[in-house]
Amino acid sequence: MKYDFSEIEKRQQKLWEEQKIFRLDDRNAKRPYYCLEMFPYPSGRIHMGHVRNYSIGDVIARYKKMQGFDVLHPMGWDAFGLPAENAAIKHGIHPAKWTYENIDYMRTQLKRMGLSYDWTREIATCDPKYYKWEQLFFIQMLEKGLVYRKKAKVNWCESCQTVLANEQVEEGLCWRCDSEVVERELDSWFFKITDYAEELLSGCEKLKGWPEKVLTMQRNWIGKSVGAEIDFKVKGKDKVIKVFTTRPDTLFGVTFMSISPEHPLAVELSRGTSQQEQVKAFIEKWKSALKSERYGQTEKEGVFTGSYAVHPLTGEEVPIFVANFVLMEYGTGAVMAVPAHDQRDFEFAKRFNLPIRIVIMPKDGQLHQEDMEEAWEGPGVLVNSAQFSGLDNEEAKIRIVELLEKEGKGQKKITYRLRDWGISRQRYWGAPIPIIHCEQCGPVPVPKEDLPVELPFDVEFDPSGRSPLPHLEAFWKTDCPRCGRPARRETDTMDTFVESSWYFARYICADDHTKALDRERVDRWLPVDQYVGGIEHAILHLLYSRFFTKALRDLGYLSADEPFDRLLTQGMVLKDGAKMSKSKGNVVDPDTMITRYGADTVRLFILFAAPPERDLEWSDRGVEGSHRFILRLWRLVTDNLDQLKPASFSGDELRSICAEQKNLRALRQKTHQTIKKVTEDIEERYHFNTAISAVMELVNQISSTLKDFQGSEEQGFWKVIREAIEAALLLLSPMIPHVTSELWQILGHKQLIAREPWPVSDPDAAKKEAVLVVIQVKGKVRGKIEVPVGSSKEEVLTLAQKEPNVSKYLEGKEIRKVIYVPDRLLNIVV
RNA sequence: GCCGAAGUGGCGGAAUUGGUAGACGCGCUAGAUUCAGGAUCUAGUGGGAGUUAUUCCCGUGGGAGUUCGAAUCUCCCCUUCGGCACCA
Repeated sequence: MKYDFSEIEKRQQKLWEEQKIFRLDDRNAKRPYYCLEMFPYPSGRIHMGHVRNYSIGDVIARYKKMQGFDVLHPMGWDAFGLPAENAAIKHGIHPAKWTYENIDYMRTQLKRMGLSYDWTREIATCDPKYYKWEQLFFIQMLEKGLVYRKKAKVNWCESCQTVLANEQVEEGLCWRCDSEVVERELDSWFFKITDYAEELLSGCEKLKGWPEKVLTMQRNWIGKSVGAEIDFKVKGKDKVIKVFTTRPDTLFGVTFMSISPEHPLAVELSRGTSQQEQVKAFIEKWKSALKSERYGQTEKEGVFTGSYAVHPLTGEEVPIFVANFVLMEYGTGAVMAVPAHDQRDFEFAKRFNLPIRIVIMPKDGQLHQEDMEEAWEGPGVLVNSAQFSGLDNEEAKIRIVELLEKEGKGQKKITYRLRDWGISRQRYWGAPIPIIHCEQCGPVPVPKEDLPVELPFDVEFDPSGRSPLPHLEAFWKTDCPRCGRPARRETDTMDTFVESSWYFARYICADDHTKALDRERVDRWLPVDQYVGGIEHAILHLLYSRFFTKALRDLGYLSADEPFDRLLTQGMVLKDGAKMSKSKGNVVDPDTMITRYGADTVRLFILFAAPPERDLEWSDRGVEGSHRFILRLWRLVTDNLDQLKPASFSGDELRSICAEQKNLRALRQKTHQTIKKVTEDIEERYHFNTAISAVMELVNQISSTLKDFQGSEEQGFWKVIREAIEAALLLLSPMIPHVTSELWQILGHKQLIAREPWPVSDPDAAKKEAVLVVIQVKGKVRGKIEVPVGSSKEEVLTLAQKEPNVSKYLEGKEIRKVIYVPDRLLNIVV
């Protein structure tokens, strides 16, 4: 019988569809398990990264189903975004047409892979039936104070003609097109993610099933700093400059102050002083520098403002500088400078010849102002700090802030690096922001009964990339819902990350178009038990989804605190050591591979070549190896079908057969050891590569046993073989579902293999009778002897001493110590 | 600079708790078989030495240490990758 994978895969997929085996009745689920992979952007074709992502998720989903869980395993499309619009401009295709055609094509591709999705739950985020709810959330979040509008400096990408979130700017460049990001003042809508900064941070502790790497990245991104805000008066002016510091213990070491070139007082402080022109010039120069040029520039530059700040405790006057390294976005845009204990201040002080005053003395060793080469940022005891001298610096932090609070000159303060999430995008292909701007009433939310605000279809695309919406009167011209006067509809659309921040909840009740989320249904399934996706979303998507889940919880839509209980971040698929990309010309097309070898082979290779979290090197030879293995499996069944078919078995039968025949006992032992090993590898570690190699070993042993018993017609023998083969098929069925399903039928089973329960290892059958114990002398291997399981130290030692190669090393020496690891190793120390 | 991960044959990788390093697969070598096949089967395959069926030495990026015993634990160093990057 020929292994015609193309026919087999088509036939099996048709069977699964006809029998609706992956359709889930979520309301009647007794053991819910939600397995989810990150949904794709419908770019046109799936790539190997998708194949890997969805193969991994499919193994988990199918495995859990066989374990008896009711598995929710949906798929959909992250369908808004720039490429659709670019295609429209370039090829004159409407973004909607482009997107839906891509979806149709990619759906076919995914179906060819034989993935166990419940396709009835499919969603596309560009569907008004989807984004309608998102617009509703926006309005409700606005009512709750979680959405606000402000004129803000935004990151603007000229090439993409849109605003980017902080998270989408990488080293001053656009994350998508790598072109220079410039600053612009724009009225924009923001989600108040900072309201959840503390919960997003502390929640990391509870995410036990997330990779530590991702949690670290999230923590760094949130960037919590505990410290104090301290008020410095400006000498001779009725002004106060607030600074933020994490080191209030160094307050007595302040010898100057630095403020950002963007600080509102920067120009004012120099007004009327001799420094006025210099300050102006400095700020101009700084502003004209490109954002990417500012990155990596560590040279400290600055200019004296001509003004002085008054130290809140000593009354000392210290000069105020405008300095290039002070960020306006963080803290207050002004810092108290303590050159002795902050490296940046130290460098600045050296450059401008400013005094360095030591106020923290390290426990061992002395610091001397004259010969310091770098700042001392470590702990120590306070010196030169009035009544606080002699205190440990951690203690001093508390005491000094207490005093400042008492005198009304400062207070404890916690600062986060996390910024609010700007979501306004000046693009067409996104969900419209449901707002109407009225000259009288200001921005007014679209009445809920008028939702969705649908994206108009008939638009002209501007080759520059500018959104057509502001020029489309039919879209923007409207009346104010509050006062009825003529008004203008908001023409910005939402960041596409908004759609992907809650899609996992929508799948659960995708059939219900009367409400956004059915709380009862959603609560049964969230959080997602297992989420699988690429590491590139470690910050953006995952942080936004966590925020959205908390916001939706607080709006009463659901109860979960976190969206994803366990997270598996798969590595990249590489070719020749580099990520596959068109420009490098090292792309391997999944379709080509599936046509050539079948979906099972491609799935098997990609699961076998590396553990999921590691990068995977694509190898054409490796694919052939995987194909050969499936062929071997195929022949193992089909070449022996006459004997295998009638060889139905029961556990009791097998036990009595194996009691008499040692070789068969060994095979059955291997069968049950393999079941145990594969179950553990999948359940505990998701190490499919070792799970597959374990089944390969089993298959190898089946083959060699067959050879040993060549031509045997004995019934008992074939029963043991059949048990082993069936175990191999069941264990492999989540990974190579088509061929195992076909072989299962060929063996005469009426029920589809996907409906079979996962095999259970019989501990008695798996138990070894004898083990190979390694004999070491002084830690060096000198022999191996076979002993019955559970042999005592003495028994093994007696046998070991009889081994010629062991006794050779013991001769004339005194045994000092014998270490015995039961059933593994005996080490004789002489 | 800081944080994190990793470094094992010609290659992908295994060794789950400190206990036979190199499972499984690729590749390679030799032989068999068929040459229509991306074939199949058998044996071998870390390096070195040897009295070549049973042996010894070396070997998990480098160096030290703990231990009867270290790829695994500790310290120092090197390399690669990823993240953050003047965060006060």
